[in-house]
Amino acid sequence: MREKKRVIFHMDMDHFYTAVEEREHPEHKGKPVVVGADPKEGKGRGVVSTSNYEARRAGVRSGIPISRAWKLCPEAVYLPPNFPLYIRVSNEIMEIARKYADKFEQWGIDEAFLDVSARVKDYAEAESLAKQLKREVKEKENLTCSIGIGPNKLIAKIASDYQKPDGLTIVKEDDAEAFLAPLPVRKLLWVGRKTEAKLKNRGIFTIGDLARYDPTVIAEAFGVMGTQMHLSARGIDRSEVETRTEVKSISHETTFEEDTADAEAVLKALDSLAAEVAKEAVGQKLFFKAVTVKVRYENFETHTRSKTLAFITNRLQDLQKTARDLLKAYLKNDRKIRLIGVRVSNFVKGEKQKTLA
DNA sequence: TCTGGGGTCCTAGGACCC
DNA sequence: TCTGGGGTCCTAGGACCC
Repeated sequence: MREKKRVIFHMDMDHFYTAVEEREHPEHKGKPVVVGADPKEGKGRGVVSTSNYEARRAGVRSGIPISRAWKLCPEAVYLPPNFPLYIRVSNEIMEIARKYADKFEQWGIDEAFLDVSARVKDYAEAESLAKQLKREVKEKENLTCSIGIGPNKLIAKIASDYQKPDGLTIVKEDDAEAFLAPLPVRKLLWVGRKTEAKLKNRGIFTIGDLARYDPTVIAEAFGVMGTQMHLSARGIDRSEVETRTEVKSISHETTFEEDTADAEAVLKALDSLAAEVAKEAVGQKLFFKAVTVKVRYENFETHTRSKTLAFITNRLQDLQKTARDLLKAYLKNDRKIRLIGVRVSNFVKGEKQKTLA
């Protein structure tokens, strides 16, 4: 039995945060723009969230330390992230894109997968549908996006990244393996820095190298992930475009301006993180059972401790007390702390609190 | 280079139950 | 006395995504 061939879009907004900032502040257009941590004349902590293409030309890319960005491009416009704005714009864009698909899956704040199989009869129709979507986003939001079209999510995602900004790349099923083969293995979804390094050790650099490698050896070395990885390298991905359902956890974390061993200050920060988390849980009518606290020491060593409560709750007092108890173990030594975080999970949705026996 | 903050999913050992 | 097998839940850590 043959399934109908699928046609999947991956839409990716171009340098989303800085693009939105340029739209709202046209005076920045044409200059390098960086959204991220406060650079503090090169002494700031934190990283670059997004940089526009002018800044990228100077070497300023997402994820690099903001202090390094400052050295590379001191003349850039540095802006703090305005998440409420980005979320509002994102919601509008997703609303537009959703109409084009039978199945829709938002991926992060500025990307989405669309299953348009039932709406197009061939790739030519798919291309004009994608152009229409790009045009509507440009007209209504004055923002550009790049779209990849392929027989599955994996190919579509890699295709959208192939030509940027304002790109449109089509990779048909028969061309998929040849399209992927020369690309670095890191382009595959789920192959990050660590996996890339392990693959390099085996002499695997490109997706083609991986596709030719003995799948049983890969499966043995990487487990379930390895099996999926080898299929990916051959352009095979059966995962469905599916609507993300309920949220599984809510968390907040913060990095101190300076590392500190001051227990009072750390507990105060913990309380206010807990307050933000509880407020969101209440806002979403979610009751949680598990609480996790995260600590990162000055040497970047990171630990988590969690506790599953005997009851469900979304009361601030319960969260603060549990978080404080969990954090205590980390305050006994005098080590300087860089970051703390609070997370709640194991949700039960409901209108009123239920106590489990 | 000196490394944010929001998430999801997987693994592995141990407790505990039948 | 020394010993199953299956299942679920909890905890901690880690990889990866944007």
